[in-house]
Amino acid sequence: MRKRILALVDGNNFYVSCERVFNPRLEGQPVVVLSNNDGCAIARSQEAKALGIAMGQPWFQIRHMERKYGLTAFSSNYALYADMSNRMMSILSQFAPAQEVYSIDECFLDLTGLNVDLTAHGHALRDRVKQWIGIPTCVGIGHSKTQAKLANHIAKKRPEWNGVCDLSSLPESTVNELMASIDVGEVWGVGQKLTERLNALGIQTVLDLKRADPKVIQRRFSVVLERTVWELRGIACLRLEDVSPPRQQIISSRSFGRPVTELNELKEAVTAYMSRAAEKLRRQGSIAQALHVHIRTSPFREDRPYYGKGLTIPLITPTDDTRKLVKAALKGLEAIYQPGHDYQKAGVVLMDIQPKDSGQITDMITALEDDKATRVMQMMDAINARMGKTTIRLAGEGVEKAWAMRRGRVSAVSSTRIDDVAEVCAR
DNA sequence: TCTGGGGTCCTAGGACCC
DNA sequence: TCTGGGGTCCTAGGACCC
Repeated sequence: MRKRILALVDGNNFYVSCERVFNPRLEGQPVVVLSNNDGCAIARSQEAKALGIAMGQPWFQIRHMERKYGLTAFSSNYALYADMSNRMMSILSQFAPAQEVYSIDECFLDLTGLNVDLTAHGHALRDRVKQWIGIPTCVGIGHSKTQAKLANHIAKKRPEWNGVCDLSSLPESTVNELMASIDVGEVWGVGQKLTERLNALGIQTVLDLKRADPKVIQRRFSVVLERTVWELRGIACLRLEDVSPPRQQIISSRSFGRPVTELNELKEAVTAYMSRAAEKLRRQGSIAQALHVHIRTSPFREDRPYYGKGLTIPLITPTDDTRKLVKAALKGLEAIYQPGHDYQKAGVVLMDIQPKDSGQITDMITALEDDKATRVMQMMDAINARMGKTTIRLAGEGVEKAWAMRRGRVSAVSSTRIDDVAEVCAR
C-alpha cells in the first residue's frame, strides 16, 4: 500500500498576525492578544515570547510591560480572526485534493499521489497565503498526521528550514536524528501528565517513543498512545476528516466582567448563553435531548469559600427551540443557585445532540406545535443573520448586561465591517 | 483588583441484568 | 453456613488539543 503524504499548515502566532495585517507598525514589536474579559494572553508575537510572556499568563502580571517594553495588547476579536481564517483555508484548499480544517489557524492537507516536489509545493502555498492575505505560516509534511505535526514543529522552531519541513523525503536516519533531539512532550497527544509518566519509564525523546513497543504502550497507557507510536513510525492511523461531523455537544460559557451576586443577573446571562448555543444547534440542523447549566465563583480567591455547581437536565422531547431550552436551563439555575456568593462564571452545555430530521414518531398535536416553533426560530435566525446578532432576542437576556465581559482593547473588524475599514483608512 | 472558552475521546467504576 | 460471574450500559472525570 502506498504511504500517505499529509501536510499540516498553520498560521504563526495567528491572532497576533491577524492584528498585524491591519496594523503593520506592530511588525517587529511585542504584541499579545488577550482572552475574553482581557483575562490572560492567548497569543504572543515572537518578541512577546522573548520577553518571557507565557501562554495563558494573566494580563495583570504582564501589563507593566506596556510602558517598559512597548508591549501592545489587544482584546480578542473573533469576528476578525474567523474571517481571516476562512480566507486562509480557502487559499490552502487550492493546493490539495482534500483538506481538513482542524482549528481556526491550522489545517491538514492530503498530498498523497501529488506528483510534485513537496518542499517546493510547501513553499508555494506558504508564499501564496503571505502574499494574498499577509499571514505568515509554517508547513510540516509527513506520512501521518502525527508526523506532519512534528514536522510543523520543526519548521517553526528551526529557522534553517525556512518554514517548510518535509520528513517524508528524508532518509530514516535523518528523521531519527531529528526525533532524538526533540522532547517527547512535543508530540501531538502527549501532554504534561503523559510526559511525566513516559519519562519515568525512560522515554525522554520522540525517538524513544517511536521505538517503544506498541503493545506495552497500549497496556500501560492507552490505545490512543499506542496509535501515536504507529503514527510516529509513519503508519497513518488517523484519517483525514474532510467533512466535519456535527458537534456532539455545544458549550457556551463565559466569565463575567464583574462579580455577580443576584439570581436575576445570572438568569440574564444564562438566557443569553443558551440563546447563542441554541443558534449554533440550529445552524448544524440538530436538536438536543439534554442540557447542563453551571455556575461558579472564582477559584483563585483565597479569602472566600469556593462554590461551584452544575446540573444536567434531560428533556422529555428533544428540541432546538430557544424558548424551551432557556426555560429548562433557568429551572436548573434556580436549583443550584445559592445566595451570598460572588459568582464569576456561568455556562450552559447542550448534550445528547441528534439530527433534527431523524424521522421520530410524534403525535399530530406535537408535530403542529413543532412546526410552528421551527418557523418562529427560523425567522429569528434569518433576521439576526441580516440585521446583526441579537437584533431579535428573548427579553430575559436583559438590556444593560452589567455582567457582560470586558473588552477594552478590541481592534476594528477591518476585513468585514465597512465602518471599520473607514476607521483603518483614516489612521 | 485582575487568571479563557470550546471541543474530543477514553477509562474506570457503579448499576443492572441474567 | 454457604453468598457467582460475566456482559452491557451509563456517567463522571481525566487528559488532551487549540
